[in-house]
Amino acid sequence: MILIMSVEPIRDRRAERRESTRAEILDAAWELARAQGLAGLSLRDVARRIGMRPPSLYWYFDSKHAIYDAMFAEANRQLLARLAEQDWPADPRALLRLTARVFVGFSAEDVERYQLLFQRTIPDFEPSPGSYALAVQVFEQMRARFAAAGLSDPAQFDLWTALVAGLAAQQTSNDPGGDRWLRLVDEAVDMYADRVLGKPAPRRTR
Amino acid sequence: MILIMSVEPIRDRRAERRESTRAEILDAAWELARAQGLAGLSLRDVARRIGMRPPSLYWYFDSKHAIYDAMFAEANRQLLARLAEQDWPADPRALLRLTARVFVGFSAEDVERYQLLFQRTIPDFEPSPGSYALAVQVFEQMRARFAAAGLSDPAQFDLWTALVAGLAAQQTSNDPGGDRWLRLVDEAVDMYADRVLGKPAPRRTR
DNA sequence: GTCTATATCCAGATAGAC
DNA sequence: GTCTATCTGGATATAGAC
Repeated sequence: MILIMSVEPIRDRRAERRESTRAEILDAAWELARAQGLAGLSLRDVARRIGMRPPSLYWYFDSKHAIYDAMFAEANRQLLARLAEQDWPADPRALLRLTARVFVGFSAEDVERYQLLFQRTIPDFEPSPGSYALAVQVFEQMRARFAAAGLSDPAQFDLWTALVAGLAAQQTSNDPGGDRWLRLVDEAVDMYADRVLGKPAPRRTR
Repeated sequence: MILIMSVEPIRDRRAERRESTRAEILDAAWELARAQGLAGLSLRDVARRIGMRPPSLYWYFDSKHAIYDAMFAEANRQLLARLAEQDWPADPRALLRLTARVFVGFSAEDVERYQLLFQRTIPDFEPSPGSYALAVQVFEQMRARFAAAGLSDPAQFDLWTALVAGLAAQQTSNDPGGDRWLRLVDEAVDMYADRVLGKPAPRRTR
């Protein structure tokens, strides 16, 4: 006699399919946001792009804001991944340089992602606690790394965020696709490092 | 016999009234933009606030974009006025300090005005040539003053705009109404000045 | 100048059949 | 899961009376 020990399959194919469709919806949303602006996103267009009717989206997301929220979370995860794949140096000045390059580069890569992450441009949208926690994670990670490098003064950190935010903002809004401010990242970092770390001793040739 | 020499009155009362109503509309638009965001502005609400019906606005402005355009022009004129009323010092470092204070202060005063001037947040809105010319005027005025102070390297100027833009952006979006980044303006200026002007000689007591 | 009435279109969201 | 049909409400803009 055969005993049916367990009816539960190992993989939940239904959940997998659902996740994959959710991902498809988000991809379509990103493409449309890039084409017509974040705020110009409409469920009609998202649905059409993936061959669905608008109401069907509601089986995957509770509302339009829920889609924005998922995009916000995704963008933060991408940034966390980008940070994780770096080989972080211990030297403070090198740390600053890499940090600035990563942030400004990440921002310049995708203007809409940058806007969603760092600017408050969508009326009435606020990230859910779960998504916001990811943003906090980015911030805290950076602050911890700074502290480990001896940079723990909050005002110094604020000055740093202003500098990096300014480079990113100018690059994305005044020269999208170009490198007019990207080119200035290293100089900006030196300027900042000279102030908060002190000027480096002139390099000796041995 | 009395000769009627001229029928034209000196003042054009009709045009004056029209101008004053236009100003009333713009004031209402600003108030609403501050209350519900620039992009959330609606003609319904503007009309209601001044006791009109929406279609009546079209006697004063051709379209909603025309209202945004007038707001954009007005904001630029306010900034030009602010710049004009300053007592500009010849000393480069003092010039930088005053410039940064004026720009960051002006931005922090009114977040929506700042967004309209410096960020591209309204879908499909582009200023008319006439309004844009005012923005160019601001930019050129600053550049000329910088050049007069011996700062004419374009890359240096770009670094400057990034620094000021970053302070304004962080202040308006992360601490609206506060002074967390406003407080850092002078230090940021010193940092920049030390780099592009060279460190000042230590002050001697006479 | 300001109104009423209306055109046109779009949005997000829900009910309920299949 | 996806659909059709529909609700509800919003928007900008125009026509034409007064």
